[in-house]
Amino acid sequence: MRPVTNMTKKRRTRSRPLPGLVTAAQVAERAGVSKMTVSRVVNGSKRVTDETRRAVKTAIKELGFVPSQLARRLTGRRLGVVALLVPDLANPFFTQVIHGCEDVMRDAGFTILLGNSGEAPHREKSFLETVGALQVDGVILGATGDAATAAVQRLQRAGIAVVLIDRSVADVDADLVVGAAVTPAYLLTQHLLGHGHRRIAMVGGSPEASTSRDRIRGYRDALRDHGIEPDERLIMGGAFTREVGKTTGAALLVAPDRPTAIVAANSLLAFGVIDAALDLDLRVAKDLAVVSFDDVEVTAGRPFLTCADQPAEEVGRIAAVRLLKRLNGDESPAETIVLDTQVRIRASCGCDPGGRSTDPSAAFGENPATGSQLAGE
Amino acid sequence: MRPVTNMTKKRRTRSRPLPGLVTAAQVAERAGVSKMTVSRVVNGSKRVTDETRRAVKTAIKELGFVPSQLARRLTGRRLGVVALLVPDLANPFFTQVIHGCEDVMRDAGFTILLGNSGEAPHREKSFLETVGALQVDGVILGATGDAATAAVQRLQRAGIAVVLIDRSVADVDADLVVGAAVTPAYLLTQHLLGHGHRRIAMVGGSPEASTSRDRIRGYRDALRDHGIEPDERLIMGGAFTREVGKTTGAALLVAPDRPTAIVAANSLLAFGVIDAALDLDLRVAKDLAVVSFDDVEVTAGRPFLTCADQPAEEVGRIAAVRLLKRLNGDESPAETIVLDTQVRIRASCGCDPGGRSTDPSAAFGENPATGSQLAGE
DNA sequence: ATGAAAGCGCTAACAC
DNA sequence: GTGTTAGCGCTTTCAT
Repeated sequence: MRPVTNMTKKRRTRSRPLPGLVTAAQVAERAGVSKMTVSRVVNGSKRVTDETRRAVKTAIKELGFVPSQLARRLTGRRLGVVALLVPDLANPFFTQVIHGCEDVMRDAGFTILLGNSGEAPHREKSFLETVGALQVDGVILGATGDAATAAVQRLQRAGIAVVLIDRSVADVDADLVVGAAVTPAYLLTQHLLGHGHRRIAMVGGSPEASTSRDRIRGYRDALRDHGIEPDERLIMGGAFTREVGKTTGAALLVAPDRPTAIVAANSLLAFGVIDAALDLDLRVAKDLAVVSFDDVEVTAGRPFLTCADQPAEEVGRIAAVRLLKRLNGDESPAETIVLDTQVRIRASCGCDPGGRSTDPSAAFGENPATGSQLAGE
Repeated sequence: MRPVTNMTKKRRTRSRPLPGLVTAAQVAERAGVSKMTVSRVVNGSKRVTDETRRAVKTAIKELGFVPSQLARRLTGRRLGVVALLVPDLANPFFTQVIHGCEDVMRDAGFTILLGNSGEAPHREKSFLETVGALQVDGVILGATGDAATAAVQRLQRAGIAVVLIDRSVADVDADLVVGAAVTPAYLLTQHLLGHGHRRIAMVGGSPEASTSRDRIRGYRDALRDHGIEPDERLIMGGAFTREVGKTTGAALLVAPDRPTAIVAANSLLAFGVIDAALDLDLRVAKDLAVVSFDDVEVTAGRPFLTCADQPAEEVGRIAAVRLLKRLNGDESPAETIVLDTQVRIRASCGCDPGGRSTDPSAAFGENPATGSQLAGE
């Protein structure tokens, strides 16, 4: 190797280019123009001759050139990507939220990168850091709880717009889109009181989640307003999962003075509670009233669960619209948007509005013999 | 320590830096070192004094510096991100696959970016292009079908590793991880034949999907091997959704010579079929046998559906492991890995293994009166 | 209308 | 051990 003067422009490769990557320079060479012109064509600048434009476009097609969004973003442009982190992908509520977000974002030309924290704060933190380091344009966050504070603040400081959904985060100044929680919980509880129940338990979900706290508050308020002092032993916490619903449900139901009704903070918990009731040969609606948040069609058959139905897709849509506004420079103060939550009275609370549309058990061709045989075992 | 010439280094800002972004240069200045040293500390190089390292780390903490993965990737390093695209987030099978992937990828230090194509080829294409332009390190793809060919080939040409799950893609040379399809479908059908059924329909899902085609093949083979020529009118296609299950199920069941048993290509379709049966006052298991792919616990109560249970999480895990191997330079020929699929005989096929653990209807405290009243309406 | 140079934030290679 | 230089692929500014 001999020391040569800088005759040749390109001497050594300092950085490793990705093999096989087609760059604007290659397109430029092929089209006989400069990188700049390629950039102009890609970005639809007017200041290019039709002829040149055609030539460049041809070269782009032939080489299969896709502009590196990385490099693009590095120069201050948008990535065209927003991240959406939810605490539990297996929770149908969030699946619907995702749907709503996707609809809006897709129409706006953004790609959504989904993340699942699985209710684990450290995974949440890791995801938020990753998308921050990726410099996505914005983040929609269904937080695990207040543990997200630092990570969210860092994102905001880095100029990344954040919109919260479903749960608030302490000390974070950001838009928040949620379904109503306190009032529906109140109404649900009140409905059970109307049925004559006096020992009503609450399976409340994760105390970290603001939604959980709000729902428990509504439940408490309703009891107090009807002259019943909430019994703390009847208020259970835990993750928003079917398993937790089952274990806490079981714990409640084996007690000598077991509750005659249970309010579940979400549908997964409700199903777990029902699992537990079954194990104890309790009949839902008759021996144990169950009401819940979130309306989820998971049973084969007809809707059965009396519930507070949050407008999940709407939550996603509105959050997305909000984020788009922020991305377009809206600097108005952060708002909390509370969406109306519909209470749907069905059969699981002990009501029987009549008609066949209330009981999912009918789905399986239950006949009296089998029914009692199985239930009585 | 402050040469005057430095002052003039920065004259104009050509590109717009992201406001609020902390860069390595800032950290360097604060720690009184060069960018390079910061880079070394961040990447854990040995060639740094403990003292310097401490100083830099302090500065990083104080400023809240997070290295831009974008810029990093641009220099040829890894992004630490892989994309996972599934055709339907609402399908519990894929939720479980995601879980499996996440476990493995997280342990390997990668973040997963999820995408949902919703079975729409154009959304699939758009997502693959986006993650390609983002230059993620790898992609795990549950394709919508052969429409993905071009996009996948482009990714591979750009040096991005691709592993397919659940469905093959025409003309793509990549690892594929799937659950067995033909044999389980055969066994499921055979089981129904054993019950004496002769008119067995297939609600087969999307013909675009290789899994769908395989499952239909197993069904056909079983019929033929038992001397029954498949009746094409009994083989229905459509998306893998509950809605499609319901409409096609209804179409099949209103026919004068309706089938007495139905094989559903996945659990969503099975639930739709059950919905349809209910509408027609048919009792599942008794009036209509239903078997299905995928074992999903969505009913409140006990497992009821006779099904072919694919090891969903395992599919995700193995695909992830495979991808990691590729990322680490494994160039061995692409393989197709077929995982064993377990057939679980339960009650919906007409079997009653005995005990209460077979019928979910028991969950709702069915009593004879209510049961017949509702079912008879 | 098109191009050259500079710079985004980072790291590989090469000094010292 | 640490700093300097060049360059990743793109876009902005300024010149032609």
